[in-house]
Amino acid sequence: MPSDLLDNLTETQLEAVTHIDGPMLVVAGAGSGKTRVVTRRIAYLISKGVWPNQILAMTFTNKAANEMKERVEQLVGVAPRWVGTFHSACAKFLRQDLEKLGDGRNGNFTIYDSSDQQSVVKACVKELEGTETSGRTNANSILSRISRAKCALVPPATFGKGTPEDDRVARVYKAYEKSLRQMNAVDFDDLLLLTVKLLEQRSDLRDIYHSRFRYLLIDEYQDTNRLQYRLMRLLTGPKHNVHVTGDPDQSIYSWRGADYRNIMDFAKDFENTRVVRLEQNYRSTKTILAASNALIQNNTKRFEKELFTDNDRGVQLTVKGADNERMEALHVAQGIVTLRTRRVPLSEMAIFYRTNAQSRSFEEVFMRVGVPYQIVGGVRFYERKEIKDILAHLTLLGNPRDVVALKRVVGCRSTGVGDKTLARLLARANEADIPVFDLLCSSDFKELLGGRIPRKLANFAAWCRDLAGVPRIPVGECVREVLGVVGLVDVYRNKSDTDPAAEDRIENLEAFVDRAFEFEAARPEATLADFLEDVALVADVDAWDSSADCLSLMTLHSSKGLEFPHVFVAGVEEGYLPHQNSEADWAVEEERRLLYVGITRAQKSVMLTYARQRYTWGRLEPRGPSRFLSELPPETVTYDGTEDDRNDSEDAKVDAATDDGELYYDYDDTW
DNA sequence: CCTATATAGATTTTT
DNA sequence: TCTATATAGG
Repeated sequence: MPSDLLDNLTETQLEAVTHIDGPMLVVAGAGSGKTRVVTRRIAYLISKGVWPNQILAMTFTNKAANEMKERVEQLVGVAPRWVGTFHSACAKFLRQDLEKLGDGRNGNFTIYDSSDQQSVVKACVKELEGTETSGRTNANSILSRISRAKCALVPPATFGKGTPEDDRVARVYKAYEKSLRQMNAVDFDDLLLLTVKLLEQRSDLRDIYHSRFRYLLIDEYQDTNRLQYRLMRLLTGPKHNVHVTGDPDQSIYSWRGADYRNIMDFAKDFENTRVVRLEQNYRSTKTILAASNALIQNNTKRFEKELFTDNDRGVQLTVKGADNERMEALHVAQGIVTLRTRRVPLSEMAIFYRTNAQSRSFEEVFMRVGVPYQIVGGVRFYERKEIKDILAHLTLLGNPRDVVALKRVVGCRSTGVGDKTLARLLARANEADIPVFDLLCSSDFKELLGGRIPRKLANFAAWCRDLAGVPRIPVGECVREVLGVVGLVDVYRNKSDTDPAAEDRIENLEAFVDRAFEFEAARPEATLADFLEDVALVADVDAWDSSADCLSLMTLHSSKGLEFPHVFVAGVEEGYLPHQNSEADWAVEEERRLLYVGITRAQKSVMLTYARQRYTWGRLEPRGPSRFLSELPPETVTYDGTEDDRNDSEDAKVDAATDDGELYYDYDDTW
């Protein structure tokens, strides 16, 4: 055993690390060394002779999973294979075993993201009601109800009927499910749901999984929903070797069905649960901790606990009001400059906000000033139109039944094929029970389809045959080849006069090809399907580089599990925190937890900013400081210049110059 | 029957 | 500011 495995641990941490068999609950406050405990425990198990692949650790985000993997590898030199998100673990299970469920789907399934789901829902509504859905919100609201039902394990058959709207959702839900089965597609919820179904139906599989995964670990247990809870129960073998960690005060996903009662009830679920509470904070200053403790105590529904720390007192939190979002960004920029004069690297600073849209004003300022930054999340790379287009082609190669992908393939450039033709194709494919793309590629396409075939359709079918002829392996070559066959780059080049983003789109496509080659280099034996899964479930994390010397920007949700010496939380104002859609009491408590999460990310300093006015959709709206600010004890906070923002002048001038890698900024006297 | 253009309408958080 | 839908042209 590596000798340092048990070094520098407190007694409680040691207890959690060296626990081997039976259920364990670790209630881990923010900054209490939870990751350290979990990773050391995995390493400890391995050092005690547990085979790394017998450990299944599930997290919510890829960031958390990757960090866990890396740190275990540092400790024992092996990266356990089964450390990943709930979704990626289930995707791997289903690639292997989905066919055994016998619902018509198999391991080549496509994973649909929300826009794909929308497209399916719209098609279902049209089919059922003969009319288009009105706008995006309609499909969206139906989808969110379907998702809620799935996460609560409610099948279409028992979906609550009553109001006409309920009945309607129930009908769409049913059609939606059927449609996904037909297309050999699953949505995010299905990844978990179908795994649950599979394990419920097949005791033989359950036994196999139990013997394969002798130790189960679940991170951020307070964020599990019923579906994830059910999955946990099914994966837990008879020995109850399940180890969960979490913090009820950091539960911020109730909108996704998370129920922190899961963590409250864990010890009741499993007899003989050992409970360890980690309440010493190693991350933050006394002041930061005092502020966050006071804040979270305003929540009524909560497990009483109070974190303490031996760290220094540190400096007060700074609160700064700005006249608008532009000024807010400039204030933050100034805070960054001040830190830079103390030689603090940019990698030690982060800006958090409630909504992704808020990143814009910061980007504009940092771009102008020349501060390198990276944004975590936001418009995901693979959700961009051009990327979805190229992905659709690749998807179709792997899953010829994927109608959503075919629609994109048809629609992304002039093919001469439209809705009517597509409907005809689909009808025929269903009739003949052939995957629609196979029908198109078939050498006797004309005979199969029958009737008059427009020249354009014949051309398209011939083109499909070319596409299908592209070798699938190796992945990088395949992606480059497909891009060439599709000619998307030329499409955008021709569109450059109408689409101002055309150049970016071409760059993105090139970046996508690069990514495919990188993937191939990292996993030479991987298939196209593996690559697509990676893109659907894990691609974005790789974009965030914790070691890069640049500033990080992300939502408060994304910040969970991370830490930074210096944290800025922007938009601490009514309307954002709490968000205007979360004014209900219970919702406000979650918003408070969100700010709590943000503040407790910080090691040394925190700056909270808000705007008094803000442009929303081009309209100037009055805003005001968040109610949460008044909950911070006065002695922990300095109100910096909130009264005296002389004129907020659009002419605050910021210049940047580089010298020796250091940035210097000059401001005029408005500062 | 398909394609390009204009116009309204939309943003919470994530796998 | 950006995207999806309505509409008219080809």
